[in-house]
Formats: sequence, C-alpha cells, structure tokens
Amino acid sequence: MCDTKLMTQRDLANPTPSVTDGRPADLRAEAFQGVRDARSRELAEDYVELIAELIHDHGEARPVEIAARLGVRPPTVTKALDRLAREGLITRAKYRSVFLTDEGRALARECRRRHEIVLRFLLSLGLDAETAERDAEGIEHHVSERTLALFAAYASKS
Amino acid sequence: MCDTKLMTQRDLANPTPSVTDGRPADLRAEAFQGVRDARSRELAEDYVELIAELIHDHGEARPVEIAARLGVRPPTVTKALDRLAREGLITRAKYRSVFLTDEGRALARECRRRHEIVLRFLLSLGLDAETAERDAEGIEHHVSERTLALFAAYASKS
DNA sequence: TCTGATTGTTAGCATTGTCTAACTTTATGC
DNA sequence: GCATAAAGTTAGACAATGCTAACAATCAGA
Ligand SMILES: [Mn+2]
Ligand SMILES: [Mn+2]
Ligand SMILES: [Mn+2]
Ligand SMILES: [Mn+2]
Repeated sequence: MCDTKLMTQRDLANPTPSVTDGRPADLRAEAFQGVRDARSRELAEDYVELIAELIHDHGEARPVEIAARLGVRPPTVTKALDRLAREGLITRAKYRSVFLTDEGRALARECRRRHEIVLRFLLSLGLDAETAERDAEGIEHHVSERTLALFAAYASKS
Repeated sequence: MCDTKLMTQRDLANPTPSVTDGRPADLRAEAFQGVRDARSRELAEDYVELIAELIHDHGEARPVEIAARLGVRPPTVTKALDRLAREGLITRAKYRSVFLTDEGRALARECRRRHEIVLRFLLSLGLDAETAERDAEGIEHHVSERTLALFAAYASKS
C-alpha cells in the first residue's frame, strides 16, 4: 500500500556509468581508501610522536602522562601501547616506561616533521596559535608529501 | 635480575608539571579530543555528501552506487546507512534508494562547501588535481571554520 | 620500613567499521 | 510471465578504540 512517489531501481539508467564531475568513480574510491588507510595510522602516529616528545622533554614516557596529554583514560593507553608493541613501534615492560624502537623513532621523526610543517603553514596563513595547533593535529595525518612540500614552500617564502 | 638501565618512576620529578612548549597539557588534550570528535563524524559526512551528489547527478542514491564510490562492500553500506537513519540524517525503506532528511541535507551542503573550499585551496597552491582530491577528502573533516575562511580568502585572491 | 597515594594492568563492556557467505528481493530480458 | 541477473539484506566474524570497576605494583614520605 501507499505506493507514493518512491522511485524504483534503475529508474534513470545512466548511459555513462560511474563517472562524476570528470573523474572516474575508481579514483574517487581510491581517494576514500587512502583516507581510510590514513585513519588507520593516525593513532600510532600521535602516540609515537607524543612518546618521542615526552622522552625528549622528560627523559621518559610514562603511560599516565601519555593518557593526560591525549585526554584518554589509562586503560585506553595500556591497550594502545600493546598494539604499538605488537606492531614493533615501541618496547615496554609491565609497570615500566615506554621506549621507541628504531622504527618507532623513525616514524616519530617523520610525524614531528609533518606536524611542524603543517603548523607553521597554518600560522603563516594568519591563523591563531590555538586553532592552528588543533587543526594541525588532525590535518597532519592527511597531507601527502606533495602537499607538504607546497606548505613548506609557502611558509618559508612568506 | 638484569636490572640494566631501566629507569624507574618519578626519575626526573618535573617541577613544571604538565606544560610542554608553552601550552598547557590541557589544551593539547583538548586538541586531541577535538580530533577524535571530528573522526567520529567523518563517516557520516562523507556519506551524506556522496548521497546528495548522487541524488543531484542521478536522481537517486542506491546503496550499490554508494558502495562503488566509497570503495567498500555492500554490507558495509547497509550498516552505515542504518546508523545514519538512526541519527536522523537519512530515511530509507528496505530495498529502496536513500533519501536525506532536512538535517542530512543541511549537513551535506555544509560538507560540500568545506570540500570545495579545501579542494580549491589546494589547487590554487599548485597541487595536481588527483592529489588535491585525495588530500581534500581527508583534510576537509579537520579544518575549523576559521581556517576555512583563510583558505577561501587565499584561493580567491590568487 | 611501613603505609598510603600514585601508577598501571586486567577484565569486561559498547560502539564503529570493515569483511565474507548466504539468503532475499527486485529488475531485466526473452 | 519466467528465469536469470543484479541489488540488497542478514548473520556472523573480527579488530580498533574508547570506557568503568576492580585489582596489582610501585613509589614516596614519615
Ligand atoms: Mn595528530
Ligand atoms: Mn601531531
Ligand atoms: Mn572526506
Ligand atoms: Mn568530501
């Protein structure tokens, strides 16, 4: 009943399938896949970057401090650190502080570099420091090397 | 045994607790919380933006097409659409195409606007179209209104 | 050296977001 | 109109990411 104006399938059989605004749907899908990949790396990136920073500034990285900086609860950190250890980015012993592996250190350096380029770029655009830091924290995980190069060029030339 | 050089807790009691590079840890945590919030909205944003686009271009939004564009499997779309319906962003009936609610339409418009500003900005910086589209797809979810304004200004003035 | 405070882990729960396999419904083409 | 193809859903698995409550280990101070 009540067959109002519900459209049925294949209502408007499109002669040019899977193309929108010039780009094939394939490429769109690839873009989305890339974003999903980046999202899956975000957490590890923020953790190793923060751990490196804590080690640099305080000599060590303690879970309680990581939790405070990230704004999450300690058990969340425990679980995340277990994952990072499984992925070979950190080493740790129960109830001790956290260490970066060579791989973790390399990733941390890369993340820090990206973070700083993005942050400096936003600041050089005229953004206030707090908003810049907030936006950079999210954007940093989604900028390609190519974009990063343009950001760096703009920031240094301004 | 083997008590090598493992540091113990409170090794370097820091006199200035919870401050790094000038900003209180609180603000850092807020930034991370903001990124987590943004991440939790990403999926809904991409879906409603895509649904609006499909309705505009093809007259309707079918799950199979959504799946193809996003590069995910149909059951993933079914589940996601159920969530969107629960959140009041879309309406749908089994085996039928998807419709946006007023709220969904408003969100879609907002997302499209952000997407386009970010995209145009990246292009005006000199980025190639494909990379720009890829980066914009991720960045769009992490730009504040303030940053967006600067992006728009830069793009129009270049 | 106790002992209380702090730190960290474990257990268990919820949600999200992805998949495959199997099934159902709808559409298409003869 | 039926048979097959296409689209969509359901069921069930799994990993990630968060939480609280409860317990365990460590540290720090008297
Ligand atoms: Mn970040
Ligand atoms: Mn960062
Ligand atoms: Mn997007
Ligand atoms: Mn988008």
